[in-house]
Amino acid sequence: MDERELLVLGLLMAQSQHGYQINEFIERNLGQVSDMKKATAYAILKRLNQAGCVDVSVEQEGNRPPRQMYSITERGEARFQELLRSVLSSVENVTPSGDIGLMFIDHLPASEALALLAERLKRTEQLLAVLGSVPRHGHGHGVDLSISHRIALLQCDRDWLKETIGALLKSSVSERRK
Amino acid sequence: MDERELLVLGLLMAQSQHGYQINEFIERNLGQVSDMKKATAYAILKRLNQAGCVDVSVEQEGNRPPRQMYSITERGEARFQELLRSVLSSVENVTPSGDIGLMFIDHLPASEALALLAERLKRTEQLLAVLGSVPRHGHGHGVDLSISHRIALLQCDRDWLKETIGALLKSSVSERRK
DNA sequence: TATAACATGTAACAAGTTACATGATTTC
DNA sequence: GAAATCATGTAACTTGTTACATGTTATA
Repeated sequence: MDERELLVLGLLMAQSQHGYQINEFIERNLGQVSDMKKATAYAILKRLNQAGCVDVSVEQEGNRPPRQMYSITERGEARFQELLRSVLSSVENVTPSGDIGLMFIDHLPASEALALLAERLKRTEQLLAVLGSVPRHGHGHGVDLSISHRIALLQCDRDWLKETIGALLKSSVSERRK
Repeated sequence: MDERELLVLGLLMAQSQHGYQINEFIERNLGQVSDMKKATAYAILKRLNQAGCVDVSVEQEGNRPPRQMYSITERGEARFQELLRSVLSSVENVTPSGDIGLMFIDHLPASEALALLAERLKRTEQLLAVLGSVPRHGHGHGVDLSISHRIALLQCDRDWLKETIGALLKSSVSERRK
């Protein structure tokens, strides 16, 4: 929740925008970073406005649907700083949600467990390929940092999967020898 | 969502239990793996029962509050297998939520950014210490696998943070020299 | 005798998603 | 003239959390 608010505020820190622009940017450029949906963004803008963190002004060109321009206020900037500090220094302390399955892997025959982990490995490598080809800005700031972190984690996943598959393979072979 | 359901079904695969036992086990032994709350577990049990995935039978000893014993049904076992396969083979494709902050780190003075990342590093190392001392079963199965994955990811985080702090330090020094 | 542990659950709320509704303008 | 894009939003639903309500039994 904090992250979505931070994201909206962060985009408004760069420049005043209307809702459509913000959603557009998230969908087009931040698909790898956030999966926030339109309705959520609009709701957050409303909430932020009620809290005095953003100002709204209506603009209209000709007969087009009116655009609500959102600008961050001083209070909003303070909120942005606060969220940013908190998010940057904190660490999530629960297992990534996909990992519950690992606990129960023994309920499957070894061969199938191996096949599923292999599938996961394949998908991880595909994602890595996608992220590797995402355009970077090269100065190691902004979105780049976020992407580089994500890549590092996925590489770790890949290596861990390879190792785990290897270990499982060994133990299933020695099992069969008994 | 699927994960929570999988967790409950998985615990019932081991043995029939009543709700209190399940919650107890999650709180006591799986605190590092899941943060599911009591009300959620009870709600999931209800849902699973309505879907025909678990059977309920009421037991009463003396005057104590009655216990609802939950047992997994055949349909429930099928559901368990289905969820397990899907969860094991899939990969989340969005950045971990804490990472949005990285995108905006340039909005802070370099010195503060460094301090916040250092704090994050410290907390990561603390968590690693905790996880390292969690009791293991040693056979590389069950919860162990989940914990070992989590440890691998945290180690990756730690290394990435160290590297990133180093890089930021360098660039902030060269910045000052200009 | 107080309080911790046992045992179950509900009600109110918060956050987010899906799907829908509306209407103008541009492009094919 | 149909479809895509621009632009905004709401209503219903799902999931999950917090906080509360209830009552028993063992323990300090």
